[in-house]
Amino acid sequence: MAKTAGRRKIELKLIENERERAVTLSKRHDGLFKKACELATLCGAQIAIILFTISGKPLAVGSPTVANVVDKFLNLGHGENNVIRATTNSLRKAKLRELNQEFNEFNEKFATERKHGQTLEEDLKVSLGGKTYEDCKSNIGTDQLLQIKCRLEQLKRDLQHGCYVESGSSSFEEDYEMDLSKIEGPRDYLKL
Amino acid sequence: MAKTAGRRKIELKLIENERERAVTLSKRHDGLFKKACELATLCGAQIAIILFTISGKPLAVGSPTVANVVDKFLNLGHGENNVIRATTNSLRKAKLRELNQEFNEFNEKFATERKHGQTLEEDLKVSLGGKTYEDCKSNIGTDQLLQIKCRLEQLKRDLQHGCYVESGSSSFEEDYEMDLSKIEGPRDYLKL
DNA sequence: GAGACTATTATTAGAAA
DNA sequence: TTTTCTAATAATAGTCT
Repeated sequence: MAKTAGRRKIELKLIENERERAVTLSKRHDGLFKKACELATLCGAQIAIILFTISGKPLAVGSPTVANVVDKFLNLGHGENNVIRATTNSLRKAKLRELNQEFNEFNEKFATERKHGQTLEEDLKVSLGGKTYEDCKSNIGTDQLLQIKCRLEQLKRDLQHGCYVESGSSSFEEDYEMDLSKIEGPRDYLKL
Repeated sequence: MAKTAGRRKIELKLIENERERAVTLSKRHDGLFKKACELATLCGAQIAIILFTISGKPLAVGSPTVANVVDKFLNLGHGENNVIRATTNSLRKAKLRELNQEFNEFNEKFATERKHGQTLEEDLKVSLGGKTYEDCKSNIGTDQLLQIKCRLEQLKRDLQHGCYVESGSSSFEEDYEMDLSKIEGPRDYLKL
């Protein structure tokens, strides 16, 4: 065995040679994670490192756990201290899309039903001491709709104000517009 | 100025002295983040570090961004490659709790209303060609309830199967039990 | 809190196993 | 992929400002 080379200074740019790059990754990955653990121990800090190799392989370490730290991180940004701003776009967007769709479908069905009921009511002319039969039946539905409307509006505001979503370009507006306009207040004869 | 001391080896345990701990944190924080950036550059890796000091101050760095890497990380765990499993417990739990509460309230109201309606119906004995008035009114509500039930059950399954939640100890069961039992199928006379 | 100093320890590039 | 070796380089504990 010849004398080994010892360390050289290296340029700070992507290592082109795949083999060499993999070795460097392996070594530095170990070093980095070790340093992180030391830091956590010495300073009582909570820390998480998430790393994706160039080939997409995930490596992560966390103290106490990755999930714990990430979770804590994601709950930031509600107050003023927006040092950082977190996102979990995909999942939330999906959930929001669902909520939105469900809401719109519900609302549409409800409108149809209400119209239908109204027609029936006129045909029947059923009346109970000043209240129509509708009063007794539609009340809960309308109530509920309005409540959902409020919640969705709140959610929308939160999302727009960047509590959760970062990814600039308020594409939220376009992609997930809620049909809030479809909700009408109670009709007169329902007098909520 | 006297000769300076130079580096000593230190024990790997929490540094008790606050001042000293803060200095160590500052220095090592710099070093760690620098190493992370180097690794990202040299190896073409994506990396995020999230750090909370013992006093709760958040420090983070990410390449290309923290949000980007965290987001990618959170979308893991859907398939087989559960090298890691991500969580964003709090927010999802909160959302779930809301959903659950809303659902239960709605369900309870609905049950009450239905009972009320049934009483009224009996009193009025209104009938339209085999269908009761109830048929026309409660249908949408029941339909909707069952749909919501399915969605909640699905959501519950997803959460239990660890797509989103890690934090062992299926505490989910205890904390966020949904009152699915409260939902009854349609009554006979509603014949859905 | 952040810098400067510097002796010392830790990491690691390169080559090879 | 990981590990060994060695010499060169980088990080940093302790101290002072």
